[in-house]
Amino acid sequence: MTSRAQILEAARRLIDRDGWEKLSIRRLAAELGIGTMTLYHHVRDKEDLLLLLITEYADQVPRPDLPGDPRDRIIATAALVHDALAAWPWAAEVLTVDGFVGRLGESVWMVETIVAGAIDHGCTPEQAVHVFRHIWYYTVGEILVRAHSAHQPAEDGRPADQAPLFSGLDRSRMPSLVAIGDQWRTLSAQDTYPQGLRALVDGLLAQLAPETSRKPRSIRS
Amino acid sequence: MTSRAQILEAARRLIDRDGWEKLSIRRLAAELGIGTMTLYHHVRDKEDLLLLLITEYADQVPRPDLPGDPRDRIIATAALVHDALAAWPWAAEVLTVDGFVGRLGESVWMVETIVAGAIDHGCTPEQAVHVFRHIWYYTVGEILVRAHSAHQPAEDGRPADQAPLFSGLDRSRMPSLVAIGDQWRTLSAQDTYPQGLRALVDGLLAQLAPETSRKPRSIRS
DNA sequence: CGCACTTTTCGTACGCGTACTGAAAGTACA
DNA sequence: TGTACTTTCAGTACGCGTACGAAAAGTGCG
Repeated sequence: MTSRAQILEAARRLIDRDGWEKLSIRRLAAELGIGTMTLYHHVRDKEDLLLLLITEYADQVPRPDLPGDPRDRIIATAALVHDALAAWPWAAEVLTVDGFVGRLGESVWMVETIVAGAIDHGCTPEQAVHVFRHIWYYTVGEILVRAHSAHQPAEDGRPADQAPLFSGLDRSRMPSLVAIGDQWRTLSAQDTYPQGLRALVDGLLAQLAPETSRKPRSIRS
Repeated sequence: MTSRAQILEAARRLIDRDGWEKLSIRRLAAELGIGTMTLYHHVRDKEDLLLLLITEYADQVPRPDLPGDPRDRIIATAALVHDALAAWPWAAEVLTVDGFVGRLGESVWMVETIVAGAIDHGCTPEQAVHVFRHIWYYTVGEILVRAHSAHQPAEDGRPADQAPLFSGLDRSRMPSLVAIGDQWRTLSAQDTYPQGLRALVDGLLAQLAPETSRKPRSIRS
């Protein structure tokens, strides 16, 4: 009787030993000493397996004391989850698996905190979910793009076909922007997530609850 | 002598005939009447192949007349590209391929227009790329999350393990938000991209060029 | 107990992407 | 012409995820 917990434990063991790229259903089954297809009775998919692993991880994100101001609390929460995902080397790979995206909502705490923060700020519950969803859009995209940028090779030489980002830019038409690719790479090296996140949240709250969000920040529902 | 163009043409033919899920290197080689591995001389990867296909598509997005106001132009451009990607049934699949994310920058026109718009609005070139990048984050995330939501099954019955979004929510702790999953699904059915995009752009521009962005919209560099 | 039914296990097989190897064809120069 | 080198092609093989179906083990009931 192989349990889900044992499977996850074995998976973590395999990953720690050989790296996550080598994690495969077949190897995992071998590690557990069971037949390959037996695994499919405890786990629907390989995707499902990864989902379980990352959900477990996301639920372990520490929950420090958060700022009292609702808006700051929202931002701090999202930033915390973002940082956890960005630090998790498999996150981007798993996020890109179709069917997973959007499910990190199961990391209950993040949903709770962000939605509650938006309500505290004066949003209706519907608007609060709306806010959460947009934050989630932005977070997913940022992590994926960041992960991609991190995997880009060193950009030395190597012509034509496999050229990196923005190689297709028609430089003659945009002479003032020839450095755009470099700027992109510079940004890749920086942690710009918090700024964009704050811009997004500010913009959303201004749309949804203009009167409240205009005031300095003394209100605190 | 099999050329890149012939390969892409054959790929499109295959996709039109059998659907894109059935596109494989082996089948494509067969369609072309060449050996499987020969394909790898014209295309680095399967990923590379998909990249070529979608870049081709993205470059065909029509370029209508855009609003004169820089901010509106930025938003209209991003929305146009977003809609094109959202309408392209393979887009989400391809976007999730690690290594592609971030490369749609090769759809030159979008980059040009957004960056130029931000500069028109008063940003420095560096800030303009910054703006573009954040828009791109948001767009990628939105498309992926949307694509996932679209693939979700009908939500009828089916307990415990494979339950859909937010099933993990601890409802006893958040009794006022039991409907959060439904709200999420409601949002999935709506096109909320433009609102979030506008919120993001407004927020970013307010951060970067506060004095300009505060004024109604008469300036037009 | 026997018997029916469900759950759990696993062997086999398919198609996949692609690493590796080496043959074939094209090209340049003596 | 022959010879050396480069480009293009293909066969074979590996490990992968997983569909399918058969076997085995567990369970309830007469």
